[in-house]
Amino acid sequence: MAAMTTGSTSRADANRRRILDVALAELLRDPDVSMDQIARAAGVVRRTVYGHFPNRETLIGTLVDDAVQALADAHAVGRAGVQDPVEALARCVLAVWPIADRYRLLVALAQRTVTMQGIRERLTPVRSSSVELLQRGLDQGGFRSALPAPALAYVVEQILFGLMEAVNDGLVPTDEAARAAATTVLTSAGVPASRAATLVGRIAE
Amino acid sequence: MAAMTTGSTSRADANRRRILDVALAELLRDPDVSMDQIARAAGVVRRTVYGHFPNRETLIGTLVDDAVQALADAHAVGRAGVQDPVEALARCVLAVWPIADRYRLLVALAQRTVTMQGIRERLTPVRSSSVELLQRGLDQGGFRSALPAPALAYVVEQILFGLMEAVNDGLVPTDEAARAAATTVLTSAGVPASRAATLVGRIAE
DNA sequence: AGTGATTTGCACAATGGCGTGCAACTGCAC
DNA sequence: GTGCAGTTGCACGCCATTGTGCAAATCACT
Repeated sequence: MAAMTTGSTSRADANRRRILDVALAELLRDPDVSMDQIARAAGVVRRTVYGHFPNRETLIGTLVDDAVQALADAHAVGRAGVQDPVEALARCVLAVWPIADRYRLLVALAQRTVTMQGIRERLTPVRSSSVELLQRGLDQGGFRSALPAPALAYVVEQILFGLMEAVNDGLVPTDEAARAAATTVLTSAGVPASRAATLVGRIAE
Repeated sequence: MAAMTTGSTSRADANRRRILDVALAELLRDPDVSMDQIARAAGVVRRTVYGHFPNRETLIGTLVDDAVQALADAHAVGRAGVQDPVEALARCVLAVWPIADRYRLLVALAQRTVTMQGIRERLTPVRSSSVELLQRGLDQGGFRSALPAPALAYVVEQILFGLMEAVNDGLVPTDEAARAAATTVLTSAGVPASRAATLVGRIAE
């Protein structure tokens, strides 16, 4: 157990990765899962988890960091080189969807409090670029809403979360989810339903 | 402390009510607040809380029951005697908004798990009447969406939650929130932004 | 088979929350 | 002021969870 922190061996790496994966899934179900439950679910003993992560906070922190990173990347890729805000938003949603779906635990954790409020802070860069996108669209008439851009950004965020739940509950087929999400988000931002549908259909090859 | 369960005295009633109010607020901030924190916030000792509610579960259960009741009532009132699905949905949102905002803790709790999954069940009556409303609107063309009615209901729900957060964070003025919520929900359901705005403006006196 | 990294299986102290019991206290009403 | 509902303050016992220590077992690789 000496060089457990080194993590260069295949076994250790595999375990570390599995722990992270399982922890993600378990925390998704219940933000309060015990370290023991996580360990067992990963086919490992509690003590081993502590061999890879000094404490619960670090474990979750790693998860959150990974998630935010992936999310920010996808978001950036979606907007890259697209000037029309409407199309940019559509592309963003399509790009972000798979990652957001995977790291859905962010919601559950963000919805909680105090110590976890840091998550909201970490997400602000993503959110603020969303706001900028929406603002531009509202200014030049591509979007239309009763809400100011920042509030609209909240709504967009929540819509995605709502659709994740819907997918979870089998109300929307997985393979259509991303397109449906993009279309719904555009619609919520005041893009006529028919235009939203054709635009998204054209973008999603 | 003998007849503490009777609760006919003014003092006991006042305390019970204050405990419920404070518990709502505290649970809103953190679904995991301790009974002690709730008690202190209510200006009372922990032991006294147990005088009114046998255990934490009962306390929360009371809160949830009250919330669901109020929500269902408001929802029913909103739809009462309105045949046009679009207008009915708008009225529903306007009617439900204040109650939903007050009992926002439902979100946090519902988002959590296992023991609390009962909440989603208790909410199904409300949700299913929403679904029926949306379905009717989709059928007769008032609504338009890439989603089936049940999924759209999830989205509507989440939009409301998102707006509550936005209000919380000062992004939307409280007095405009209800109208903005109604307009946004209609827009998300594919009602043209201009029509949604005028309709809601006409309904909200 | 040997070596070093990794995992396991205990045992441990510490924390913190829950629910309860009981005696003393407070306030209001009569 | 006597009485009684309600409250307080402290006492428990109980349980789950966290993070650590250490020796033995296990694994991968040579």
